[in-house]
Amino acid sequence: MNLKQLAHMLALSQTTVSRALNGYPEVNEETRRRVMDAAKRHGYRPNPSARRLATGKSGMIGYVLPTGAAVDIDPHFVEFLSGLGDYARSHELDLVLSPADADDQETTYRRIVANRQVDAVYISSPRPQDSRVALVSTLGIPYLVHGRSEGLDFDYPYLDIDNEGAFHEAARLLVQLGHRRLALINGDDRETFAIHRERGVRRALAASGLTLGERHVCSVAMTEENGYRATRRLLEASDAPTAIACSSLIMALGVVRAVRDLGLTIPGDVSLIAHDDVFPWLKPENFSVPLSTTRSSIRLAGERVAERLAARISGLEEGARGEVWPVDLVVRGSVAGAPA
Amino acid sequence: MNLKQLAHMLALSQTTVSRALNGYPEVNEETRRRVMDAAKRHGYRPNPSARRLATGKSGMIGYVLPTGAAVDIDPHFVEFLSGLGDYARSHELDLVLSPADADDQETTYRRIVANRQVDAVYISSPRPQDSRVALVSTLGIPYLVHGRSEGLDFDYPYLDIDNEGAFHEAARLLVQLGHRRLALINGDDRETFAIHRERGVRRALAASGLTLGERHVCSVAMTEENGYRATRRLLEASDAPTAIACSSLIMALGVVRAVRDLGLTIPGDVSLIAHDDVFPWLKPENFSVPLSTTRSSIRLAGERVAERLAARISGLEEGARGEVWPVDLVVRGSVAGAPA
DNA sequence: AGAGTCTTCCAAAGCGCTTTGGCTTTCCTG
DNA sequence: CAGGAAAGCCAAAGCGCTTTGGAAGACTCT
Repeated sequence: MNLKQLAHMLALSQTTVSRALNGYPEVNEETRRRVMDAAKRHGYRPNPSARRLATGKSGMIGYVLPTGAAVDIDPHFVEFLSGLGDYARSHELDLVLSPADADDQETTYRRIVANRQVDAVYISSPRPQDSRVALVSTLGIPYLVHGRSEGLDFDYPYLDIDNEGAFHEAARLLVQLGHRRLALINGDDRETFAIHRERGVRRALAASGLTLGERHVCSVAMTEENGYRATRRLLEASDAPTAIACSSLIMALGVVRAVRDLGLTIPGDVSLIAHDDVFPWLKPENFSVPLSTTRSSIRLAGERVAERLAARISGLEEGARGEVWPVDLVVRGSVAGAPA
Repeated sequence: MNLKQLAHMLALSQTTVSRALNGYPEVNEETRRRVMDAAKRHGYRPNPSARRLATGKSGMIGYVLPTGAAVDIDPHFVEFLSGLGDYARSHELDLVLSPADADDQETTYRRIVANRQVDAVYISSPRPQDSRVALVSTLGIPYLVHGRSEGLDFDYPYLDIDNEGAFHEAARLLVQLGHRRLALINGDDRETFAIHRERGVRRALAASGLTLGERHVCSVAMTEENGYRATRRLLEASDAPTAIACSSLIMALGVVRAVRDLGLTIPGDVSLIAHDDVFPWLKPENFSVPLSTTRSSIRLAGERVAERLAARISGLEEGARGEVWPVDLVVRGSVAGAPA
């Protein structure tokens, strides 16, 4: 059932039917009702390919997925996706993932916008002076950055959490508990979130005249194994920290294992706070010692990103609005006063 | 730069240019070279919307993503996606995720094939008599099932791992080590993979005249917390098992924690084998006691699914070919002889 | 009553590609 | 050299929608 047939059976022109369906004003309300009705009754659905060719709108939002044998997709992605999908579903939006060589995403971005394959894109895991956001902004397609870049000479729309504030609060608490030597087990420090977190820790320490030792901050891919290794290295050194801030729950698993392997305890010998993106399958309160966390639901972020993208597509949102969500500091058993 | 312009500047018809580009035979090789050359030089890329409208082919593969506030996307998905994306990239395929109400995916399937939005779809986490595979097969779009259904009155193409064999081997090993009371901590037993695994365990036990006690098999969402709870329940009972087979590494985390909480040890008091889908961020060899696993890379499966879908799209693969991958049993420190 | 203004609808021109059907031209074959 | 086949190219008709530029009729106003 296509427009032509529908129009014919209503004894109307395609023009009128199309306009009736798309809510244009120049059609009699009575006629519109008739059209709407017939459309519903016959299950008419405009062919998206045709509509896209005519309008250039696709009803999809795009994401360039960095791939490659050596590239691991962040497990957080799936939670983010849950939220995004949840919103997208209720608005009949689809998400298209365009796999790209991790080292050459530009080609893919150019392709998907040149081809008008998607109405909007979002960018995740941005870095300072991220070339993708510069690119996309010149390409002139609605977009949203999940996270923040830095050092760009223009403003851009984003949704981020207050990573600096979160880790500032975490570190401040640890300092107040008497800790003098903190360590930070961070994610890839080429990404802005990691930079912000480190900044937060440093600021908190500085406020008490402390510093984050060169060897007390490490930046690694967020795996259990790396959490373990980093912790071993930290705790086996002569100036071992008495408290650790950690950028992910998965790494925290490794931290806990390392601490145990060394015959130490949490929080007796070392306090631990980790960032929790809120996974359904791994909860900080269920760690052997309930884990203190900085908590922010990445799933909700996904929903919000979808919502704002939809708003931008329909022109309801414009300009370079930045949105920063506060992060909860949830204190559980894994922190205590510094050991004597 | 569109076809018309290109044709005009080559002083050829659109027909010929189109044919030259798409490798049709009825065009002079010399002409084809000229066309190809000009196309490359001017960076001509056919507009996919137009092509799609004309051919009905979209160059995308689809996946219906069950969503909802209560629905959690499986974290395995992201690894599968890595593989799929890796292959898709090298073949210029995009992946479109169509979010759907988890309880009504049919509508969405119908929509994406009626709209010709995708050239093929894959179905994951199939259940016995899965209505989705019946639906998709009648809809007449190329598809592939990742996993297997059961009790369908027709054949279908799939890629699965030998879940039954894997858990059969795992259980057989445990039995050989003297264990008489095994337990299985399984995933959702409405899904075929879980059924197969249970079947494998039962078959191994039966071969030695043993059975899997009613209370020794549990079927839960695969979270750390559920692994923990199940293990506590199992081990605190009077007929506590001396060996546990577990359907996921994430649940195994909970198993390990529960065992430890109870003051027991692995493998002294209880042996443990878990299934490992191979995550980059959580490795069985790094468990406090290195974990024995049945191992199969879900990432490779993703690649293969993409490969076969591409083959089916281009007509290179046909019919209901099933493909079952063997699963490695990797023995590490978490298994030992049954306690006296 | 005539001019101007809405209102409501329509025919037809795209959007950029593929593909059908046909038209020349060249090349054999007997 | 006539007749037929094959090669190489083209014009034009879709694919199914949106949108432009009217046009016809109804209504208001002077």
